Amino acid sequence: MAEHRRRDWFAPPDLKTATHAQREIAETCETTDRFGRVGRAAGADTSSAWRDTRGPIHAAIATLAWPDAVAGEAAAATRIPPFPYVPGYLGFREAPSLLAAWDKLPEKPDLLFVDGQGRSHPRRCGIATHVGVLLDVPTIGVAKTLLCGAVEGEVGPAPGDRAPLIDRGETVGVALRTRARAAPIYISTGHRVSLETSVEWVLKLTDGRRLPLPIRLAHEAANAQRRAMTDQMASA
DNA sequence: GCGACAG
DNA sequence: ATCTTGTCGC
Repeated sequence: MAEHRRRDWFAPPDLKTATHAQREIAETCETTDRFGRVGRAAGADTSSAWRDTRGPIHAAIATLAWPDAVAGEAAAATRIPPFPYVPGYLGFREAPSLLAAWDKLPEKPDLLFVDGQGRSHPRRCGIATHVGVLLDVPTIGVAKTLLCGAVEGEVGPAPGDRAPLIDRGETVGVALRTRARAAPIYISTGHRVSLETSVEWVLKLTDGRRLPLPIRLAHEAANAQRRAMTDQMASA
């Protein structure tokens, strides 16, 4: 159903129409569980040149067989973003690259971990929600820092400890301790996965590290893509 | 008006 | 978002 609107939501010409598109996407987003058995999870992340705000964006989606927890296929793609980085509009920068990588995957994941916010966004449309709705795929937002809102209370010191993330009176995410003595990460619903289920899945795939495995795999794959592209440039 | 601001 | 070496602690 997102198909005919995909064009409108993909790359708006300016931030004003982008803002309008985000409100529509946020309305379409589902915050309750709607997915089947997960035989394959995946992580999505991007990489770009240091301090280069308008250069190409290299994206990767790395899959992970589940419950085997063995790394599977990964796909990568590179695209030029429509506009420079502006906080709150990350989705429009990274979605083209991420969707291109998604299309290259021979077998699609059942659950996608996205590096960034989901509903914990000023207009409830972080990148995890954005790509989740565009693809109509279950997504979980995994952010390393906060974009909006505030943590209610303190996050305990033990892995699994958590505290709600509140923005304008609404619970939009969870601050989650995934590793002792490491800063918490911020989990939020992307699309078709409830907040509670999102936290469960993150903890399930976080083997003693701060970030869940799919995100780490995607990070590596995106970096590899960037290096491959820059090497290719040098030899031409 | 001012500050804050994912990746 | 990325760079780089060492250092500290489990």
